[in-house]
Amino acid sequence: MTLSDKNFAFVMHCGEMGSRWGFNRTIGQMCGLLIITKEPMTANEIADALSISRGNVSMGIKELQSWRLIKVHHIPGDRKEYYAPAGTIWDMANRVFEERKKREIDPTLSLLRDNLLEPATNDDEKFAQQQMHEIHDLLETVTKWSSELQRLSPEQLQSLMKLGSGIGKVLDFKDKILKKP
Amino acid sequence: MTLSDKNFAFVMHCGEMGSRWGFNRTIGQMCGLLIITKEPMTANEIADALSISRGNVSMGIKELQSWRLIKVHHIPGDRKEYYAPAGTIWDMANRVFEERKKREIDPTLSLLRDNLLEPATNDDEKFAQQQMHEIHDLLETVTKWSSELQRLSPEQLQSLMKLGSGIGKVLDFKDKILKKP
DNA sequence: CATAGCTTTCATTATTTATTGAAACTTGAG
DNA sequence: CTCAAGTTTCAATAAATAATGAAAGCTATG
Repeated sequence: MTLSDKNFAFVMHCGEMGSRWGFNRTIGQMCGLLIITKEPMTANEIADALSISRGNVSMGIKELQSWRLIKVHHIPGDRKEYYAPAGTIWDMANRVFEERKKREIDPTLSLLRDNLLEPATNDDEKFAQQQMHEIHDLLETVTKWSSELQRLSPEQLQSLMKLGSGIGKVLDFKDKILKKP
Repeated sequence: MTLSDKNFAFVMHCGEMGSRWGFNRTIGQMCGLLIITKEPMTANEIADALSISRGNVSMGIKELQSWRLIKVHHIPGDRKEYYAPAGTIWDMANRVFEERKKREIDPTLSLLRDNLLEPATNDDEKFAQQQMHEIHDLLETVTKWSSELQRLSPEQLQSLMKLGSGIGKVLDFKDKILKKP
């Protein structure tokens, strides 16, 4: 099966963006390819479509699974594994978001926590700790906020985002609202 | 000037995280170093503190300036340039966020827009376009939302984030609120 | 307008990251 | 148990990215 020009362009774009989204070129391409392909694909089909080695596909699959972005399908009487996206676009975006938080924020939060437990021993350390404290608080707020957002239903989340400029107005009323039982 | 062990550990951590945050090791270190150092630093001081070449520092400064994360200070009677963070921790986080949106989302949004203008010419393209449409809508919602958030004052934003689980309750009331004049 | 003091550039080199493909491994069917 | 169809691993290699440092470029001052 060979991709149309437009679809090929999309897949290549995903490749170019791959490293910015947190993986590498090949894995970006694989992800894009699986998203725009209706039927689940075998590893060999992926390798052919992208002109990359079978081994590389195997690595990529492992990585995409670690991000929980793809799932395996089986066809009765066929020993091959077929791969497909592990959910809706929305699900996938959430997974990427979550996974990146884990890689980009959590380790720093943990380092900062440890650092702030020990008392500063001189002025340089005192100033540094103030700064680290600010970073810590910021990251913690973001973390808490993002886990609140995850807790909302997709509908609530959509509704919140669609609020747009209404958000300011809503905020003005929050105190009143939160006092009600 | 030499860093204490704790401060050094923080700077090295910033280096390790650098590439996950969107730059590279050295630039991560430079950023961390400038944040925890009270006084603005010269390029040579930075090179010494991190044991890297003067040329590398120059590159890093250029890059950090393109992210608008640092600014230049001058001391009367001194021809050297002194560098310091270009704002509060909060400001810097915002800048990184904005810049990353520009690099990670905007190009894809643009590609998708172009692609969706042309009609699909067969079933594969039709399916692909449905998927791209979903991605497009998701990215557009996120983009609009993030620009709304940027429009809020830091205080409002803090207050929104601190809402935490209250957000669900507030959402339930939004329809009532938005009807009021 | 010459130069000292500083910054930037960029070709070269070093380091890191990704890819290949052959060999090893796994597994279901006969 | 054996084989064939498939998958994974990993040492070797290729490609991409980052760092160095010498040379070129600026610019404030005498």
